[in-house]
Amino acid sequence: MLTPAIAELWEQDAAGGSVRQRLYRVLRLAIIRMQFAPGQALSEKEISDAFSVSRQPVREAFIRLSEAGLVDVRPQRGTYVVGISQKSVREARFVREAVETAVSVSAAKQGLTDKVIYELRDLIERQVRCASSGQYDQFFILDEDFHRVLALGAGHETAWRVIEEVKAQLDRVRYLSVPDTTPFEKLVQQHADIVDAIERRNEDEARQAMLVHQSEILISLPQMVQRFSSIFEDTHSS
Amino acid sequence: MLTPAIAELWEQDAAGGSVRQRLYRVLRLAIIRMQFAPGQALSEKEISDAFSVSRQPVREAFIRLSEAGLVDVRPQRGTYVVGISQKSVREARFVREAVETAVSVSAAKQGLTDKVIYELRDLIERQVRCASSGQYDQFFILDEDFHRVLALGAGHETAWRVIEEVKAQLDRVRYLSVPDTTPFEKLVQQHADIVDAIERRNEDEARQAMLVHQSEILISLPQMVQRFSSIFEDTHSS
DNA sequence: CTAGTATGACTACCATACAAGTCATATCAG
DNA sequence: CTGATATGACTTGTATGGTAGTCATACTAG
Repeated sequence: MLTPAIAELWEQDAAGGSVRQRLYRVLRLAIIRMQFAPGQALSEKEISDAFSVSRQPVREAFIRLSEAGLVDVRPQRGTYVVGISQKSVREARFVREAVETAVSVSAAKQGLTDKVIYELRDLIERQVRCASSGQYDQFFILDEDFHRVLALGAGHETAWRVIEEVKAQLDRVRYLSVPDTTPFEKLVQQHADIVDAIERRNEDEARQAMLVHQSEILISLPQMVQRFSSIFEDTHSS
Repeated sequence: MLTPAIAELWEQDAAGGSVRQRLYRVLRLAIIRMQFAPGQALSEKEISDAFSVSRQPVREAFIRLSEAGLVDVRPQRGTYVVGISQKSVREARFVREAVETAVSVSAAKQGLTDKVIYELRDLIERQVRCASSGQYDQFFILDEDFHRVLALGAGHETAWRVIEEVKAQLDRVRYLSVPDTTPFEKLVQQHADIVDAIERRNEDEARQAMLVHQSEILISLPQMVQRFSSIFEDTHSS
């Protein structure tokens, strides 16, 4: 059950670090990009055979994935890709909003170096070009870059690690359907608003701008649930 | 290098779940309670011999600990307990403040069930008794219970998991010196203030009450750094 | 036909062996 | 005495065998 797309991920991966780390990166991406369906059973042996490695690093990658909330390891039963639910999406969004707004406020409070501001502006410019040419995958990468540069630029490495973890849950929904999500132009404008507020050192505006940005997914979520009711585990109004 | 205190942790552990999970719980507690000194070298073989288990579950527990930011696994070199620094404490506190205040606001916004409110009040009462009798260890447990019941009561399981992770970094500092931290009576009063604000459904007061509570460690931190300058990796004014 | 049971093909978990890299120390050449 | 080098005792990483548990299926007793 190894699609060519997944094999490609394995080949293209930089092979940095141990086999376990490489497996984790690849499997994580495969789950986020819906190459593995929610609820699908994985197996140490199956994966190890597919990638020609032993079961042990696969097992360790599974454990790491289970801690990231992407798979569910049931002893003596099997390992399953966790389902997507409105609850899980809302919970991940809740945590991300809390941390990202705090980062935004902190950045406005302490200020960012010219170098970081330049990087953020540059990323926004490239996002504009992506939006007009409709390069979805590239836009997602640049979006992640933006939030990472902002968090690390403000000196919040731990915060970024947390954001990265919960973000995986949200990205999975994003990959479900690009058209149903917010238009890229709107997202780019929100990025610009955030940087503007931070550069003006206005904490309240920085919080508000990030709050608006993080709330976008709440708007598109109901449509997604309707369109993909088969994917979402809880198809009922909350 | 296995102290009796650590062996006791191993014996007292409920032995629930796999060997790996049991090892993780015990080693995590041992690090938080400073049974393992910051910078100390651990070793898969040493631990496995000490607890009469094989290297594999120990190794997996190490990986989990490294993801929690408690140890640093350097391939082919060794595994070391990570040091304590002002930066790491401030970063962990930053994330915890962001998430806990969001939880507090959310609880005030949506309201809590009578059952949860009762549980919180009960925990506060027991904390009062602990404070007067000076039962340090028990107070720490009840404090963690309070924050867990609050987060889970508000339906934020993912948020609690994040809090639990970053809290470990902060607890390590707490265990350094109980007297230097905020008096228990003051902490209990802050807990009561939080519940009061939530029960009144006042979001702003709930945020403010949690903010004050989460800022306490910032007050005691400078004293801690002075008293334990040998423990902190960065002994210089920030 | 139904209920209970044995069977076999899975699963993750743990133990053990081997491989590969690091580093302190001892040894030896100059 | 000094410095380069080989050695051996470590370390974590990977591979593989065996154990115990789960579960669907087929079979058997009633």
